Amino acid sequence: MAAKRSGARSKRSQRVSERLQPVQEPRSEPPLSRERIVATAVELLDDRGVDGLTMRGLADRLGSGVMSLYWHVDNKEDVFDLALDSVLEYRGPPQIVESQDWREEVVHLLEDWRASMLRHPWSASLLPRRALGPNILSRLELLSMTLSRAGVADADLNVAIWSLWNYVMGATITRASFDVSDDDRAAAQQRLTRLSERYSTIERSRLLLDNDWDGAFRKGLAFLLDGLAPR
Amino acid sequence: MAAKRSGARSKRSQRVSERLQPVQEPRSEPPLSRERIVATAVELLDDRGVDGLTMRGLADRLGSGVMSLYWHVDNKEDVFDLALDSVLEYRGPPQIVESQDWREEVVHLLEDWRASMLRHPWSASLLPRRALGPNILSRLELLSMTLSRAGVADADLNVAIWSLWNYVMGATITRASFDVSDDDRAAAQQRLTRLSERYSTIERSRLLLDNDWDGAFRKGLAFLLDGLAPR
DNA sequence: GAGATGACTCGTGCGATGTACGAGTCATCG
DNA sequence: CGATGACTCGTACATCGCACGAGTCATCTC
Repeated sequence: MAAKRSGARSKRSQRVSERLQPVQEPRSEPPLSRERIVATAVELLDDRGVDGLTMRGLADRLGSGVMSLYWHVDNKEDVFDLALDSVLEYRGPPQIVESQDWREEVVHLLEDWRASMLRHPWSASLLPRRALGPNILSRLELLSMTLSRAGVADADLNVAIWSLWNYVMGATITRASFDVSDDDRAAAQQRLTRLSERYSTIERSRLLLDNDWDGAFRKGLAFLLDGLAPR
Repeated sequence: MAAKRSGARSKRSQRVSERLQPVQEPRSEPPLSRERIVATAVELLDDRGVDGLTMRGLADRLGSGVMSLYWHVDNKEDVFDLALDSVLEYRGPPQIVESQDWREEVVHLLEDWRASMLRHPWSASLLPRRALGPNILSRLELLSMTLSRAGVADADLNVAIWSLWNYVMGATITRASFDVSDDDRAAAQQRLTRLSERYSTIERSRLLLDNDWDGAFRKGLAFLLDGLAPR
């Protein structure tokens, strides 16, 4: 019987190149592959959100049977893990100016991180409960190196990294979830107004209506960096 | 036919007090109520996590039929919303010393927030996608007032609040998810070691093994507060 | 060639889930 | 006494993840 790939992911042999030209029914879909599955899962997640991803729906969109997916993928959780990491690849800072000051590099890395997740809002709610894939680790490594080269003491390095991570995660997750429910936010602010004696301060500052997310993110990040490495 | 409560939650009439003593079968459970449902949902979430909460399981634990729940509650999402907010009530700072300096008040509020969520780890992964209940809003109001009284300019208030929110949410969510998967974390660090040429910096600082979550939270928060309101 | 191997696909079927529907119970009121 | 309305609950259904095992086909071994 088929030996079904074990926990350690063994890629299928790349005999694809040696395949004869697919004379049979050239209109049929290309063969399944982990990459194609992941890419399609990302599409589907973008279209329909976390709850919209079902193995049946994924198979439909791939033109395959449901159970074929399980050859390439362990289970549905695996699909989430792979989709998440695939969306978080980092291409590095713009190379126009090579060695800028470290603050700009950190800001770029983190703003890009946030942007990548907001491009796929499901990723924000997914990241917290999932494993750290290679792309995520690469980003952490790069961040770590930059901070270290910037002179952050080794003893403070972990605190600094986690602080930035926390800030970015919180900001992104919050933004992504509020973005989905713009109406809810207005409704919430209205509820506030109705109860204005209990929530007068946040009602007055229109906390829930403030729409300058990008600006707030940048400003808050600047504050945090000021605290981490006073200029 | 029963008029099933509409969107606006109409509480059941509190005719409970006028009930005759429940002579019939004193061993049966007390009657269903929204409060009892929510409390039991919290128990069940604590025991079995987010995926462990099912309407059937909830009904079982309450000794009721499944569909009876739907009289008191709109749907499963509603249960999550209510459980989440019920867990985030804030009792205020220790009143031993009434008017401390504002930093201490803020730190206490936020550390308590984090602690409340970590006591119920499911709440961390739930908060991002759910509505803001009254308890959550109260906390925001109090935070806002404290910062305002501390002299934070109105123009910076929203940024300050969201920065702190982001930090706390990120820290708590991260902590809660890593806590669940302590082994995974060790495994991840081992993977790092195996690939140490690619991830040398975070491997060296043992980023994924650092266990002083509380200390890191406090230190990072101090950094952020330094940035927000330099002393 | 013949047969074995193993990569890959897929149909069927099971158990679990959220909840719509409508029928049931019972205290209260006019 | 009959009506009302608050509340309970059994049945039923569509949908889900996935276990199982049978099927296809290219390649390898002798």
